[in-house]
Amino acid sequence: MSDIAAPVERVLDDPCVEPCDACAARGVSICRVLPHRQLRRLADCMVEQEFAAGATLFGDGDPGGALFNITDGVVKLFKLMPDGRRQVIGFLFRGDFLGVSVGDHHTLWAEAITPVRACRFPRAAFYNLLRDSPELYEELLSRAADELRVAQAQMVLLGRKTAQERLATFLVDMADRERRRGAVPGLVTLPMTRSDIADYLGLTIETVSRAVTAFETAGFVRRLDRGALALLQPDVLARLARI
Amino acid sequence: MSDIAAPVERVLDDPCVEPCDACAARGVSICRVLPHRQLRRLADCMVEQEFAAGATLFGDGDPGGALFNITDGVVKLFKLMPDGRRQVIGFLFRGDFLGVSVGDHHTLWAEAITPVRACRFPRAAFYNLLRDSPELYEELLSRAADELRVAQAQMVLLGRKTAQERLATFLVDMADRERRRGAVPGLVTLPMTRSDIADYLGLTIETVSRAVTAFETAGFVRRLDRGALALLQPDVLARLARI
DNA sequence: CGTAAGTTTGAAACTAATCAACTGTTGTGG
DNA sequence: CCACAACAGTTGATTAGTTTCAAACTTACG
Repeated sequence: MSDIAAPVERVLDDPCVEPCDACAARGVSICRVLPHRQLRRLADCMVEQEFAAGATLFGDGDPGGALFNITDGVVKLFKLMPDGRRQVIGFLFRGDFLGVSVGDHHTLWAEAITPVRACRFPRAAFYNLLRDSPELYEELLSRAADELRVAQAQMVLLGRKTAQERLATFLVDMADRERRRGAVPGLVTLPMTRSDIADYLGLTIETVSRAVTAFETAGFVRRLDRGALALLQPDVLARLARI
Repeated sequence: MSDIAAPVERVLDDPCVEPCDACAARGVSICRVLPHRQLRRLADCMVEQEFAAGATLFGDGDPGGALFNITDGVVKLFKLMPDGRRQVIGFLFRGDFLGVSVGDHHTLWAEAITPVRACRFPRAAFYNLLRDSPELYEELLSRAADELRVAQAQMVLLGRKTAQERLATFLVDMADRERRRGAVPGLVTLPMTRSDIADYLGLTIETVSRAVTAFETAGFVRRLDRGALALLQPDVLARLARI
């Protein structure tokens, strides 16, 4: 341990902060707003957790005892109707916080699409910290507002857009989020299945597939391996998405 | 002034609180959590405002300078697509707060359906008060969480439910909210037009009308005057709504 | 009372869903 | 390493539910 370059007093004072320093999601997560001391408190009460692809983070009806910050991988949120119909509410990526809308009990399912790493916070401890940290409160409220605006846009999509407009919106949005996470522009990875996409867009897998084919035929996109897509005419897709 | 029954020192100390004391929405609004001193600060920076039916509270793109607390009447929130397609995001009643999702600019339209009374707060002043009032912050975050859960339920409706399930969900929900506001149970007033309902449910007015007729034929509802409906079999409607 | 707006009803058209078959991909065990 | 199974995705034909178009009807209001 003595040959580690880190300053000794730092190691002594807050050993628990160390994992956060190496965290790839640090700069885009809620914790970015926390001063040193508060970050340490947060790190003290959290557990780093890994989920295999397909694993459930929590289910509808589970006690809402845990909140998550996604540090790697992709999570889908969805609701199930009693007869099995499914609505995917959203996809979470590195830096996304899962817990703003959590009450006493969870009201939806959270499932890992890829292998996922996440920081898990007990709700009570998190809300205690919240009470002493106006920065975190502000960040959380701001994220809640963002989520609400996204939800409102999704209502327009689900209520009023055609199948092709829905897909275009989805692709442009995904490309945007990937770009912001530092990926190659114009490339969409699509780690989720067609079924997930369909349930997100309020369509069937067949309709999604046909819309992709239509876009490919029109020269708007090109299929790549592993389900990824190249957006050849992002401006056209963006126009389709908004109108 | 001397013949008013109110204690003199109260009149002297916080004259601005007086209007809130008479407010019908006091017990169900965000301000209910505020201690006396903070309520006075809020009242000091607010303006009571009235809107005629059809009037616009704010529009998409307007600077988000003002937040509202609805004290009477009904407001609809909606988004417009460039070609005129419309999605109604929600309806607001007495006690509902309009501003959680407001950023620098508004991203939707807010329009009075009936004559509306509202408290209007400048955003800056409101956020200043927020900084000193953890109770208000908590209330606001809690409302944001509620709104998000409602939005998620609406995504299920728009993405996966049939026309009749959508209408049933809407009617049950409206009846619930009216009941909570102290109205006659089993009665839905429906102050909004069929067009508003259709745009809220992602349907056309014709489909809404047909669904109402189907429910009437089945004996689930009865049409009353002024567009109001009696829910004759609320349990059946509730089952239709959830499934 | 007459007009305009809102609502209901009917018929035809259309989008997306369903049903079905086929193709491609991934992962596993012989 | 290949064969095979299981799963994911595409394509085609048909159907169903909702929209669109059109007209009649009702309600609210000056």
